[in-house]
Amino acid sequence: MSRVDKAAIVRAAEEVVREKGARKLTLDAVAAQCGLSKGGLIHHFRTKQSLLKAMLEAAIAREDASAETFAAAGDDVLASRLKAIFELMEDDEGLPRALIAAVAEDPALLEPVKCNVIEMRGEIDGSYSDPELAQLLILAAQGMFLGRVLGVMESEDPMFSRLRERLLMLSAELT
Amino acid sequence: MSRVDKAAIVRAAEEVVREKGARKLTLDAVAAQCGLSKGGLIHHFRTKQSLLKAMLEAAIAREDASAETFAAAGDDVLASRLKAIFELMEDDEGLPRALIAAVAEDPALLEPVKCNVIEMRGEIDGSYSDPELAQLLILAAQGMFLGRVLGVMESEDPMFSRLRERLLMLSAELT
DNA sequence: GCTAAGATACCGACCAGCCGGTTGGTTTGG
DNA sequence: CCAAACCAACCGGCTGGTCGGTATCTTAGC
Repeated sequence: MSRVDKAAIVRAAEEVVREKGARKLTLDAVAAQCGLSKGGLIHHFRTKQSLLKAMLEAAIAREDASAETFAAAGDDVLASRLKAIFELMEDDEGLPRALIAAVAEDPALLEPVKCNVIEMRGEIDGSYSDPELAQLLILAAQGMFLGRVLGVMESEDPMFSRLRERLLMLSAELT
Repeated sequence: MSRVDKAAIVRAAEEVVREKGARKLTLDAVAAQCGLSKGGLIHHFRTKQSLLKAMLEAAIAREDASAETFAAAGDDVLASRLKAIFELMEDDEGLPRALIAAVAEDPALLEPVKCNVIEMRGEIDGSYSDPELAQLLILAAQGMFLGRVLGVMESEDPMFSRLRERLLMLSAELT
């Protein structure tokens, strides 16, 4: 069938963004990263936009799956969402990088991200007696995410884990 | 002396990013926006990077000045920082756009932003009995900022102002 | 089980447009 | 007259996407 599949290409693209930066996310670079010619790459993704879209969708899917896992293990909505965001920050592949690339390229690509955030917001809004505070906890986690993307926040920083624990504690009090 | 000054060029650049997106922030576009030839523009900013740097510095200066104003009016460190972030979100010129452009172009340009965030963190860390919670409030505000940049958060949204008020309330309890 | 035919995966040379930056000149203010 | 401000044509490299072709697989019919 195919020696490389779309998922492998998306991983290669993430790798390129991580190594060279969003501006260097070029079709040639991605092709080279996954041992393909540009023609071969274009065969799978007809335009660069479609590749970016796939990157974002893959990242979102990963985050959703992660939250799902925590939920299945007994965490409530808020806690599982928080943990999912933290997990996303730990392995610095995927969404952060894809996000940067997408924003740089074309804001319209953010639509799926936007949908995801709104969905999450709705999920939480109905489930807690103090939905505003719940939202703020999520926002704080996303703020940490931003810090991570900008390179301000190190996940090895002791402050990082302290804030993480604190957020989880606060979420537990909310139930 | 000069018919256009650097500040005017920076404003023009912000305008371009807002209208056309970060990827379209081109020297020609900026030049056209402020009624200058590319040569004339290059005369003021020898490279595109230096223009981006100026954009970021201008934005940071605006935010600092804003916080300063609130502090002078009697707000404590945390409250004035929070209010400054909110003010930054209201008029959607400047930092958000510059930030996007910079990240797209070259992560190294984020250094001043990074410094600013770290400085703010230090400022707050020493001033409150529960510094972690104070940090979380700042992070929540920054999370809202991220939402704004991604187009998820509308400043007209009633939820927005509710969260805003709530954050300020929480900060008041911290003193 | 073999083969012809069609589809799918892939290659690599090529192109056209864009964009940052250069250069050599002209205008303008002092 | 000088320096700073500005212009406009130009260049060279990069990059997204095209194109015509080859290799590898799938499938139908015998």
